[in-house]
Amino acid sequence: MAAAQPEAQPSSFWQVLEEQVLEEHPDVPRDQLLPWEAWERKHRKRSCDEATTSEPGAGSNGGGGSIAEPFWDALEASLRAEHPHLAREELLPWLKLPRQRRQPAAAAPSAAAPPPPDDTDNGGDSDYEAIGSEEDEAFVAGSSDSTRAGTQPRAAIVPLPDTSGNRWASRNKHKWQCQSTTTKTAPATNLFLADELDKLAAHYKAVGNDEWRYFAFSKQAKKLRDLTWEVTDAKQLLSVRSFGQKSVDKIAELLATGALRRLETMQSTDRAQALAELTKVHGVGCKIASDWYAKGITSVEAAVQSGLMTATQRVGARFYKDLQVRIPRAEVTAIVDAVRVALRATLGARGVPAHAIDGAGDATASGSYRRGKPSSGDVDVLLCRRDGGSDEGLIEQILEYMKAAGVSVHHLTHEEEVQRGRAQRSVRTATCSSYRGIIRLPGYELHRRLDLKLYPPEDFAYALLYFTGSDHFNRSMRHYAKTLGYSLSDHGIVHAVKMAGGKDNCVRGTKNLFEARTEQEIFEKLGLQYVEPSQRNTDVVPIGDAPRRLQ
DNA sequence: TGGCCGTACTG
DNA sequence: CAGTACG
DNA sequence: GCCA
Repeated sequence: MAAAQPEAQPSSFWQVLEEQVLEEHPDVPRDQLLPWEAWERKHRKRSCDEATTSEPGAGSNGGGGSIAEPFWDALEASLRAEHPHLAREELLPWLKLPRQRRQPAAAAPSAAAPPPPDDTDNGGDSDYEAIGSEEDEAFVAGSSDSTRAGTQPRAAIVPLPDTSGNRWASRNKHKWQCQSTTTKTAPATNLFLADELDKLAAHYKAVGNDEWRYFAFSKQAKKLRDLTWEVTDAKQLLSVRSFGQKSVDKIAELLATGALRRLETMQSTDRAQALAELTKVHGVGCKIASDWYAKGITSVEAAVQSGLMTATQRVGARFYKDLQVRIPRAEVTAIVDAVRVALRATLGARGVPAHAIDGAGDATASGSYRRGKPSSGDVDVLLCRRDGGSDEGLIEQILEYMKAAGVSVHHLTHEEEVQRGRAQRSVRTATCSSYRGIIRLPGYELHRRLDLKLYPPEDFAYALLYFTGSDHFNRSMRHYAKTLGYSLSDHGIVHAVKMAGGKDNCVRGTKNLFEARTEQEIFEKLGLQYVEPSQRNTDVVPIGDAPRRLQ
């Protein structure tokens, strides 16, 4: 890229990154490897390279023709069931792609795929179109009528692949804050204040040295966003938990002058700016960022060129721009559904008969999505196998399946090598696995963070509670449990004894004291009022006298 | 004044 | 182990 | 940073 420009650095960030990446993955099509090419075109000004190195790109990406078709069909059905009102193109953005797979396998690769007539963006951005050629007509015509007519999704539709995997979701839809389309809008003043406090928090987090200020400010910011009344006088906040005099003073300044002098000066230093940028890369925290800064590294570009990055960090760097963008709720739905469909297919491939697949496992949307947020920072899917079958390799298989169907997948955890070494030494990992990665569904512009967590059924309620969050809510609830002498985690409730001194001053039991079937039961056991997911942005509230013991 | 969540993965 | 990340 |  940037070939022609005389001013272009001989080795720009992206060039270096590109080299590293190409070297690391010689077998992956270029477009999949270099998503920023499209991103840059869209978000920066004119692209300097018009002559898209017309890629051969064709073929390569392993077959998958046979499984791709049912996958997308099922995904479409699943999405249609959840969004009956959406226009088809909106529901299935990948239909807009110039070419599709679903080739009858034998279909000739029909030579040089014509460069997508695509106007501007999204150009060669798909690893998907490379798979096949021709017959997107077949695809479109096959599963329904013409996309073109748009709007009318055609009467009969969807055999319905049954989304009951997501039991909770279906049952509680009406309770979701944003299923009612009307998103509660907080007073603008509060949002402004929250943003400023978040900046303060972000600063302390990036610079390090004071995680507790970070904790305090981010907690306050969250509370401000959730406040139902407008802050007109900073003193009002003195009566709100976790706001103290210092913060009230800051907020008073913000209300009066619209800015925080102290924040501005803190942010303006070179070091602060460098750390702020570096820590945006997944896998780079304040320590490593400080480390790099001490070595003279002040940008992601420099970090990449330094060769100091770990494998995970390199993946993070490749996509860190995409990952700054929040994910609209509808896209989260699509990704969760894709995972669910892949899970079902995987179970089927493992011998679970079709009629039993519903009960054999489920994929539940969690995180901010379950809390009803209109957009999310990432996608959290809680997986559970309930038929007693083995969990081993389930996550990997699901991802392989999606990959084969044309989804672009990049691992932050579970890199092949690491996987092996890991398998032998940890017993626990066999039954509880935690995956982090980056994926992009074909037709979507940006790559998104995907978190998968797999638990045995007996952990499900605790896991769901944990995975739904929010972070501050969890910490609050766990803190509260601790005051009762318990330790609450995503696996259960155990005894916790606080010892004097030292930092690791807490001794935990190992036996789960209470097998909860639902979240409600957990709240109840702890003497807490049940809180709907959409309300889990603030602290927990004990009701009456807290129980002394679990029975 | 000292505590501020509990866990999983990486290297 | 420290570091980073997850909610 | 806030709080017990």
